[in-house]
Amino acid sequence: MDDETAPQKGTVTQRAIERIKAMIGEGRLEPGQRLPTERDLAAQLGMSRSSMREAIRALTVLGVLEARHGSGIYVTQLEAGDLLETFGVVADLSRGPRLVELLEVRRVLESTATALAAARITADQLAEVEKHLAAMSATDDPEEILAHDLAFHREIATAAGNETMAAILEGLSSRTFRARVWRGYQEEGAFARTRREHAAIHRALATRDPEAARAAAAAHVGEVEEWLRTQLGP
Amino acid sequence: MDDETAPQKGTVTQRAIERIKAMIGEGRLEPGQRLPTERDLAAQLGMSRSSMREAIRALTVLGVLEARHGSGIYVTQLEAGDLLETFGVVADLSRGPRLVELLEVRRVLESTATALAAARITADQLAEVEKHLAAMSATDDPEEILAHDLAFHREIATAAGNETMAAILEGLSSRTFRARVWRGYQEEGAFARTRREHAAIHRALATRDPEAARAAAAAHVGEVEEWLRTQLGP
DNA sequence: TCGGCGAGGTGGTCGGACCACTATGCGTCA
DNA sequence: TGACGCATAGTGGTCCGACCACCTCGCCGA
Repeated sequence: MDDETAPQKGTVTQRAIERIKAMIGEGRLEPGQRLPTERDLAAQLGMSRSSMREAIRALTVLGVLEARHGSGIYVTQLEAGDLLETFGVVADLSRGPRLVELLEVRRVLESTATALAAARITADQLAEVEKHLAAMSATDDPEEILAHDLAFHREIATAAGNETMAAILEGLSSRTFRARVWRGYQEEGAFARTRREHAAIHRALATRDPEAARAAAAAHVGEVEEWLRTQLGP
Repeated sequence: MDDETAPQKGTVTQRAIERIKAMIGEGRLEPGQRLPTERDLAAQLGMSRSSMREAIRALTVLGVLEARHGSGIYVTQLEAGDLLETFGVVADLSRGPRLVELLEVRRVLESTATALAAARITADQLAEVEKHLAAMSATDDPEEILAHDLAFHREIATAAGNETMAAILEGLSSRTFRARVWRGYQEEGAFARTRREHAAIHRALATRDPEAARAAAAAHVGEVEEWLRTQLGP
């Protein structure tokens, strides 16, 4: 029969998710725009409010929609940060060999981003990088060091001018991920080495040397990567 | 008061999501393991089944959980493919400048993956690559060409030995994404050029030349990237 | 004119009911 | 004795109706 009015593909909720995604993809829903109410949406697609709520919740965690209590449901700006926030979940839940793979991806992207940053970074951004570099050496509080370490790399990724790449790197360096690696890494006394590597990255940025920046960033991440690799295999 | 029995952070559903994620992160829930029923879970966390269902649905679309009708809820294998499936959503919903950024990310990762593949690819895998290369030139059906194009790159990404990287590339090359770019790209008559680029990639793989492979892959993606860039700017 | 307050509308939560599907075990049949 | 098939209990999927917490906006009064 091929009754197009009732595709009947999978669950009702899944269908709702696809429909809303399609509406956005086709441009019928613009970023920032407000959607009809849950009750109306459910009625339009011929389903219960419960099922529609599950669909909305799903798209909310994906960073596509945003629900404001008492106000309505809105399409996010669909920027890299919104959509790639879920990338952090991957890092949080990965273990063993997958962590090494993630670090390998990060090494590739981080070295490229750092190289791009060397060519494009502004004086203000460079000053910001220096600030975090100094702050990292000025304290012994691991919590604070980690915060400045993350900010150091985030500033560089931003300076590279590719928001999407920066968002992915942000996810790959999520708090839990870094903290977990740090805990064991510091015990090996490889603390001074990290400081030296950061200094090398900064030097390359200051001299606007993309190749040196790429090498320094790759070595920095690769250092952790290699250590983690030895911790797993015999 | 700081009553630790009622954190009251955000919505009930959001709390449930965090709790379940934490259980998996702490290893209290192993991959493949079956969870209690929705009704039991809701009772354990002191909430209604509706709210718990929304949390489960959210974790399902993230690729963390898998619900089997009539059987139960299970933790996925938490492999790269499971978790990074949502990456395709980003590509599907991105427009304008963000598409260029995504292609830039893909260029970086694809060139690295291709270089790695040149060093690690097996005879069987190389034969598979050749099969798709030949099939691509043997037909005029755009649909079929696209399918073999995707398979061509997927085979190479797999041969690189980094499942995580392969999964990300899979998401970046999702059907909709490629189809959208193709539509306009083909009109420019840049069809033979694509075939030549694919042949160059294959040649580099066959001769186990990582540097040539990296260059060929970067040029291949960069080609589309450049074209897309001109379509946007003035 | 401006401020505050109230009503209506919105998402958030809850409980219960029923349906669709799966899995298991028991009984039956060859 | 064995395997097959069916009944059944248990699971996720859907729907409904109600109520709550919160936001918005317009009305009313100072």
